[in-house]
Amino acid sequence: MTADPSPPVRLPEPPTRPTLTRDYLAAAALALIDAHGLRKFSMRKLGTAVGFDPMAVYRHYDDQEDLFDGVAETLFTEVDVDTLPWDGPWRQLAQTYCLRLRDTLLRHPHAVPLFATRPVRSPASIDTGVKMLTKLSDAGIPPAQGLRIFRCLREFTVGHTLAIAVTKLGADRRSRKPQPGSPDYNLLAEAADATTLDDHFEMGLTALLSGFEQPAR
Amino acid sequence: MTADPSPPVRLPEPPTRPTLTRDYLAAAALALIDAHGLRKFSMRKLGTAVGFDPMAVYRHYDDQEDLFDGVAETLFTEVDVDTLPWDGPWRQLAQTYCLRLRDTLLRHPHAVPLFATRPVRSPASIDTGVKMLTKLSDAGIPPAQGLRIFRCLREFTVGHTLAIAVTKLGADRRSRKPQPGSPDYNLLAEAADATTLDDHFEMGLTALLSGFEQPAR
DNA sequence: CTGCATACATCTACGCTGTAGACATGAACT
DNA sequence: AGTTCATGTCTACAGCGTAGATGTATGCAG
Repeated sequence: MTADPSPPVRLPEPPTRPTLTRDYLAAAALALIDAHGLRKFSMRKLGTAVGFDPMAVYRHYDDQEDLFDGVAETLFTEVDVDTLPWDGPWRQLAQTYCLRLRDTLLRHPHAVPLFATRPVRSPASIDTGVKMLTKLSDAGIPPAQGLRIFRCLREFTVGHTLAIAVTKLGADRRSRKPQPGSPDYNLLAEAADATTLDDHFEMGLTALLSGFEQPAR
Repeated sequence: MTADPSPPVRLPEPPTRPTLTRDYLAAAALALIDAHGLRKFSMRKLGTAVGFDPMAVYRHYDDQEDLFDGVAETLFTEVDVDTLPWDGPWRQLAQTYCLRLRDTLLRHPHAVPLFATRPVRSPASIDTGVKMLTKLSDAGIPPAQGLRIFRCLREFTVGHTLAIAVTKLGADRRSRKPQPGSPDYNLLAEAADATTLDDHFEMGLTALLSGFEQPAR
């Protein structure tokens, strides 16, 4: 019985399994977090979800912290800072950046606590910072002051987005607002009925930006 | 296997020996989180640390979320809003509140992510909101607008505090800043050397407060 | 005083987690 | 051809959150 010289039989679905990547794993982790929430995420579920061994992730990320850093980078990439209005006035650039960051994060509400609790120090993020400071520098704002402005804007934006995300996600667990006429219907409840959760964001952004141009008082 | 030497944790004195309280458990949980970090905290360790059965906590809190809500309330109580300058001008009241909140939270850096990710809806917190809106109302600011201002201030303060806390806690894990003269010493690094981590906070607060008094533009 | 309900503490059990380390496999390079 | 290395697999371990059954003391009804 000699070996048949004919070419190998072509199987219906050759198990051509591409190799895992850090980027792909981070994107898949983000998808899992979006779908089931941060608390239900686990390293093993990620490995299984991408069709590999539960422990396969550890070949590409040291530990969960490391992976989450990667997820935060993925989120920052999604902001797509390259398409911001870099040629316009710096105030509009800064405002557009904040709005873009907010919109991007709110598309992934379950991941906002993750993003908010790790300072992204990826090359892309650093590069954005440098470009932003250069822009402000051209407008006559020294780098140190520009960095302070940038930090204020980012902290307000992230703080706002975090508040929105956790409020919306925990809405069922929380007690509903008191109805008009009930003894608990106080000034706060009245005001809450007259606002949406987020209609103060652009107001705050504008206040910050114009406040920076005032002489300190 | 790095057995941490675990410096002695000073726990608050129990109210009475025999029985456990929600408040005492929340305070003890906060002490444990302060001492060893949020990631190392567990329900069982809390029960053991207060000298009871590992599972004893579940007699007083439904689950970990419930307990963490209690810890957030404990933190808010520590802000001690009753001693704020309620009789002064509203801008100073608001500013003092934000500074007080920041200082309180920064005394518990490990617990800041916990606080930032759950909207405190305790009676004390609601009462503070009502009093604040009443104050603004007396100054001619309608409740809805007052709530928007209040939300901006709180989100900025919490966002700022969160950024400070996670930056300081993760400082060892992160790469050090590039030295002057190195090819990586860009505008951002230069600006970072010319600022502290938090010297923009009062600036941002002032910008927000004065920005609110400007006509929108 | 007895009897009992109730609140609290304890104990056991289950499935899951993060992580460490040994093992397998296949490609790439010497 | 042999070796190294990257990648995927597998097993093991201590610990986790939570559910539920079981003790135990305390205060009230009779």
